[in-house]
Amino acid sequence: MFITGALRAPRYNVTEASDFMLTGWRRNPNRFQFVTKLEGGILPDGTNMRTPYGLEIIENCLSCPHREERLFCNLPEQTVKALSAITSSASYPKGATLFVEGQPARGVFILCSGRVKLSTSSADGKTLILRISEPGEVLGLPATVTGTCYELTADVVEPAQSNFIARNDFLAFLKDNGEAALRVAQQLGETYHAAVAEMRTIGLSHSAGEKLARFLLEWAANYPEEKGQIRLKLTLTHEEIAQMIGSSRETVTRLLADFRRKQLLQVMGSTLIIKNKAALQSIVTG
Amino acid sequence: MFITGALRAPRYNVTEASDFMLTGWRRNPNRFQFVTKLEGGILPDGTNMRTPYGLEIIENCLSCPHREERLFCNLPEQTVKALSAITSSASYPKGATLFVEGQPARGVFILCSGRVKLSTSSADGKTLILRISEPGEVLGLPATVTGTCYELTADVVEPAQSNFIARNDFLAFLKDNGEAALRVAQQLGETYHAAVAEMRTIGLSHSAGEKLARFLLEWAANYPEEKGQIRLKLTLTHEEIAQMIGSSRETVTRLLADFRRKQLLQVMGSTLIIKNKAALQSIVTG
DNA sequence: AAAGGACAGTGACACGCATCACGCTATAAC
DNA sequence: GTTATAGCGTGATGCGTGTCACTGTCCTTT
Repeated sequence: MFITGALRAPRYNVTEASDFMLTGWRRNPNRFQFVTKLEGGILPDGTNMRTPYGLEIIENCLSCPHREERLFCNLPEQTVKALSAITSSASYPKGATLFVEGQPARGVFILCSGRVKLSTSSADGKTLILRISEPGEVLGLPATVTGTCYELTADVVEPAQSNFIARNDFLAFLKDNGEAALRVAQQLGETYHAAVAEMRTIGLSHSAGEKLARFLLEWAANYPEEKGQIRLKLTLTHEEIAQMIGSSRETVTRLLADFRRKQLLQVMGSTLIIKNKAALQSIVTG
Repeated sequence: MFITGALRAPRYNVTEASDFMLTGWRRNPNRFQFVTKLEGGILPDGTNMRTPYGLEIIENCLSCPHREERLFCNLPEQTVKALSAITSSASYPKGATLFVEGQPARGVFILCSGRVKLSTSSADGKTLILRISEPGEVLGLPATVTGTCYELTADVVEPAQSNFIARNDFLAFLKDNGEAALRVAQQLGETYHAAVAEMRTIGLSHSAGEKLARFLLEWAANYPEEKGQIRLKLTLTHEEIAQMIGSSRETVTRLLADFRRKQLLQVMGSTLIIKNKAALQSIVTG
């Protein structure tokens, strides 16, 4: 679908103005227009969203129910307090854009809830999805730390709540908190790890079937296995799956049908059951 | 060439023994054999190399002529001294392996001179090169920081000198030196950036020609442009280029010949001249 | 109720390029 | 000298899959 890519501001359309840190280009609806003050992210209709929306609202990091499970949130109380002082929270509906590829990094977004799609796209509208981010992750970290442009575009795919920290505040905070800096490094390491994993699925496969199998197995790695079967949620369209494995929508449709026919898996709406993990694995090893 | 992949220990061949931090598998010459104490890296003939070899020898980080230009080396004198206390230096000839994909991370390698190839490979021997590392870079950083396994294999392609720092020492050092921790984060950010760039060349291209053009342009970005021409050194075999862009050796040969025929570039041994950058760019934008 | 859009399913086709199979030239090994 | 080995150059072939084109099904909008 050509739309996805065309709607996104390509890298070279971003201006280099010096006071650009809080501004950016977006398309609305047929032409690019300039938008200022979008540090809180922009909604599909172009307005600036700051009021709660969606589901679970987290009022305070200190009392956040997920604080302990999350790499960057599980820090000493004092550190979290220092962090709170420089964060601003906001909620985003499905379709909102946190930041756009090629835009100078203004800061990081700590994802409290919801899910965000990270992608990059080429001039002709082809899109490559690198990753679907889960709560607890810090988005825009590499670009913010190195002081370059965001290398990816972040779109909300499930209503999300997120804390924003401006670049300068964030860097100053890191300098004072060695512990947090280490966590940042860990986050970056994991992000890199995930990127390499995707490179493998895309770059080392001989066929689209192999790519899809690799993708499904990696996705399934986050779900428990019970008697050879894995039940997993896959709220992605065939188009999006195609964009993750560098293939086409039709091929994904055909391959999934093929896998179903061969009893490798079973689809029920957005839940998917892997019935023969071994067979999938034998596809990737060849 | 099948050899490259077959000679490398695949991920699943690495044991999970608890005292494995300083050991690993390697193949010599036709079967895998167990090697202990390879913290200094292993040579092609299987011996443990620690004596100087190759060219430029850097005796001391403090007096290193490159200290200032390099992200991780350009630190306050005191910090560099602290770093020196926990590093051990070693030199490696072409063909040496610093670490192998799937091996639990034992520490980081700070590359002082030489060049190192970072790659991953699949079970059937197909290889994907992610990056050729330049002096000043820190290798094995993501895995060391997150405490996981090296996700790539590091092979010396140009005689190299490198400082090794064991994981525990390194982490302790980072905790005490917030400045250095930030540098580490920056390094990671840049590495990630490079990975995303390669993902783009591999994942967003429609044809092999587009991939090759993308690759050449990105490689050329490090060289100066003079009146439309860019002179660059490309000490990679066609095979290796193919492994970088996820293509086959023959295709690279054919495409390069094609580009030459179309006057886009000119090859003289290992130096390559881009004669028509615009045309190359028009290939990638379509 | 009608219209529109997003998404999945399927057939037909063409073409790119991976693969196999050679030959050819260098440099290294002995 | 001869023999190996690494790398490049090219032809022939066939499979995979991207692309186009169309249908059918939901679901939302008005």
